[in-house]
Formats: sequence, C-alpha cells, structure tokens
Amino acid sequence: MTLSLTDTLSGEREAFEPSGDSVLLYVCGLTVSDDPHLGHARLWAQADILHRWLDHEGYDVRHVENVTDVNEKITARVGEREEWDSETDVAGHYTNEVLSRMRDLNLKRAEVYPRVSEHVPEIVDLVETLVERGYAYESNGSVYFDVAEFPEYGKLSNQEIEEVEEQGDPEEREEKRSPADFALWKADGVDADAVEEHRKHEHDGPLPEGQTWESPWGEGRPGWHVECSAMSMTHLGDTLDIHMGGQDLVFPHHENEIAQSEAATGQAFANYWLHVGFMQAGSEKMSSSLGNYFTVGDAVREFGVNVLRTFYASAEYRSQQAYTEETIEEARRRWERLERAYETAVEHADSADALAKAEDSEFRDALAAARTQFQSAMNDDLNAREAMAELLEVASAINRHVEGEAPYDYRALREAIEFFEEYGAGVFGLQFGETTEGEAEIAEDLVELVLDLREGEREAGNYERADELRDRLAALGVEVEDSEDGPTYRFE
RNA sequence: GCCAAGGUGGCAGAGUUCGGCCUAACGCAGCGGCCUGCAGAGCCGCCCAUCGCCGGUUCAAAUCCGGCCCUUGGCUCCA
Repeated sequence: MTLSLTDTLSGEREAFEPSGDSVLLYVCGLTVSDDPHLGHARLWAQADILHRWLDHEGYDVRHVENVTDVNEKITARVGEREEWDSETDVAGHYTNEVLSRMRDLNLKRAEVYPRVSEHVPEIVDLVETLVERGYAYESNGSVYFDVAEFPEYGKLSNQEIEEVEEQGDPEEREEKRSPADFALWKADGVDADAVEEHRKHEHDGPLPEGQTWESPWGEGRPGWHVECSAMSMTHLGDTLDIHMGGQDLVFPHHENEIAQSEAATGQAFANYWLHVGFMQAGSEKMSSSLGNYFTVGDAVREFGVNVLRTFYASAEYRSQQAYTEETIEEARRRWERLERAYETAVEHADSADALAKAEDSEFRDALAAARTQFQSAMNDDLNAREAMAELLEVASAINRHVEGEAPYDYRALREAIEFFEEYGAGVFGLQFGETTEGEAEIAEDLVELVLDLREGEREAGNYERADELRDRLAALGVEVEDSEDGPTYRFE
C-alpha cells in the first residue's frame, strides 16, 4: 500500500515515488505584510499533515518554506507605526508574527525559511542564466521572461498563451514583447501605484522608494515569481519532489516558476504539484483583500490549537472548506470526543480492573480495522477526513468497551492509546493529555476544594446550592460532571 | 470570454482514480431510550439523500459516456 497524490500537472492521482533518499518538499509560503488568517493556516496545516505522514511512512523529509519579504504591500505599510521606518521593520514584524503562529499550531519545523532579501545574488544568477540562454530579455532596466521561447508555457494551468491577459501594470506593456511575458527583474524601486493601492493608513510624506539591489541591469529588485525558483533551487536543488501551495497560485505564479526553472536547468522543476483548496468564508474565498478573514492569532486564542487542527483534518486538502460557526463547533465537538475517549482509555488502562488476560474481541477487531483504514485513507491522496473518521471510530470503540463490565482488556486499551498517539498526535498534530505544571496544579486543587463543598451540599439535599456552585465553576471555565464515583471536571 | 475545481441528507463532508461490499462513512444539529436528584458525558436506537438536470452504456452507476444548468476560484496582489 503506497501513497498516491493528485498532481495538478497531470491532473491525475499518481503513485508517489521520491527521486532520492529524501523527499524534497517546497511549500510556497507567504508575503509578510499582514497577520496570517485561517486560509493561510489551512495550507500550513495541510503541508504539516503531509510532512508528518511522510515521516510516519519512514521518509526523510526536507521541507523548505519561503518568506517573501520584498513586496509593495510591505512598502505600503512603512510609516504606519512609529517604529516602522523601513521595509525591514515591517517585514521583520510580520515574519515574527507568522513564525509564532506556526509554532502555536504545533507545526513541524521546516529545514529552513528562506527570505527573498537574503537570496538576491542567487536570483540575479538565475536571471542572468535565463538571459544567456535566450529565454529572457532586458528592456529599459527590467528583465522579462520571453514566454514565446518556452513552448510548454501553460502546461500546469492549461492556459493558452493567446488567452493570457495583460499581466502587471500598464506601464510594463511598452517594455514587453508579449502580454504574457512576466518580470524577472524590475528596474528601480517600488511601483508607486501599487504601493498607493495597498496603503491602508493616512500619510503625508513621500512614498518610500522601496528596496533595491545592484544588478547587471542597474538598480532594481526581483520579480515575484523568480524568488521561489531561486530559493528552492538554492536549498533543494533543480528538481523538487513535491511543490505545494494554495490553489490561487496555479496561475500565474506556479506556471511562471515552471517556465523559469525548466528553461534555466532543462530539468523538471517539480515531480508532484499539490494545491490546497480555499477556505471559504460564507460563499466567498477568505482573503486579506476581501477583509472577510479571521486571523490565526484570534482563532488560536478563541478555539485552541486542537480544535483548529481537528477542523483542518475534517476536509480533504484539495477541496474548498467552509469556515462558519457551525463547522468550527463541529470540530470542537469532535475534538472533545477524541480527547475524552483518550482520557477514558488512559484511566481505565491504569486501573485495577485492566487485566492482561481480559480480552474483548470486538474491541480488538475494531482497532485492527481502524488501523488498516487509517493507513489506506492517508495513502489515498491524504484523505484526512476519512482518516479522522477512524480516530473517531476508535473513540467509539473505547467508550463501548468501557461501558461494559470489568475487567477491561488492558492490551487493547494500550493499543487504543497508542493509536491516538501515533495517528492523532503524530499525524494530525493533536495534543492529548497535555499537562501543565505550577498554576494549573493550584487551580486543580482549588476546583477539588469547591467540589468537596458541593458534595456536602448534595449529601444534605441542598441541590440548589450545589447547582449554583456548579454554575459558578462553569462560568470560570470549569465543566463539572457527576458520575457514580463522584464528580469529575475538566478545564475548557 | 478562456481555464480549473465542484454540485451527495437540516449543516458539514467522505465515497467517483479501479462500476457491484453505497439499503451512501465519520461528525454536528434534531428525536426516543438506558444511565442520572437534575444536567452533562457515554451507550443503544431513530429521523433526514430518487447522490444538480436530461439522455446513454451495463446484469449492475453517486461512480463510465454525451449534452445542459448552477456554484466557487484563476486569468490583477493573493495560501
């Protein structure tokens, strides 16, 4: 049973075979000009699930994810805050933000997060190679890729060159041989119109001039598409195994990357192209420019990492996913079900009633079936929703087993716990049984104290008083549940 | 206009690659029961789907073929 992935280039599901000892994974990261939102985090989460699954299947993963820190949107925000004197300040702020939020989401670290600003020499080299090989031409201090020289242009997105509308700003039209040609190197600093368009704040000073670097064509800066080619080649070589990104990048970004890279090296740029579908907010795409987004920071604070990760694992990476109160609520309920079942399994496995020779064959069969199906779901183009369903099947199996009479099947409970740890934690990045020290312990002691008092009230038949205590704990975020063995509680 | 991905129950979302295990998964919401002082969690059961429309192939189609309608996205910065 091997992994198959849907490759955008061929449009088909194909058996995955890495080109060498390691899997070379490049994820098209983002421009650090704003707080990341749930749509960006969806790509991160899906890339993380892929990374973790490859790890699980025994591959060595070399994961590189770029940070675009040169862009008009960044320039547009210079001066927005007192401490933002330059693009470097703005980009630095949002780079920190992005990396912090990635950490919040419990993502596997990439091998490197290359910045455009530190790869200008490699970019210039690549552009020079393209000019030398006749695939690019200089015009008025800028350099453009000559699409007519690359007959395969359009193979990723199935675009016909003639159908491609004008790219870039109108002033470029004069400099280009064909409307479909795209900039590899832009003369001078920023495009003033673009900066103006992206400015969100009042300003009276002159527009910043933008960042520029020396090049054989004079002062200038890299075009957008060429960065990814140069950075992926620098860190992972000419041919990637997997190139992953948002669906909106198929054209023109990834199409252009293929053209540049393959024209320069004569090698295939990536063997598998994976595109993650959009996060839908209502009926439209969640996007910074539409303003209909929920930031990752807010979401982590409001729902927590585990709910978010359950949410992302509840839809396939290629399809669109709806973000609504209801879908988040569903994810919250799913996560709680998993977490409770995990705790139930741990508690029962570590009880006097869990015996080595007890055997619940139905429970064991359910576990074996879940394992097989989880594996095949993930191998089948990373079908996370199906795989998640198997995790929930194990939760049901645990609950059913425990619902029955003691003794409990120790070996099966242990197997169930390992299932959660291997697949839930290992593959989906969920965090079961998180324990915190210090203050959390005091909080637990305090809750237990209140519960003792409440038990006294209950024994005395003062249910009104007992319910009031439970409500007040609930208001503090402590959920109390009564059972035969006395009250239990959990922090929300 | 061109290109791409989709249209499955109240919601969400698998299944379409390789037609039969689909009398359509998992879950949320709703209903009933067990448990329970109450509630919650859990368990058991139930409700809701002629799988966008029309036609075709086949012993058999959500799955294959043809046509049509609709939605979202890309073609401008975009994960």
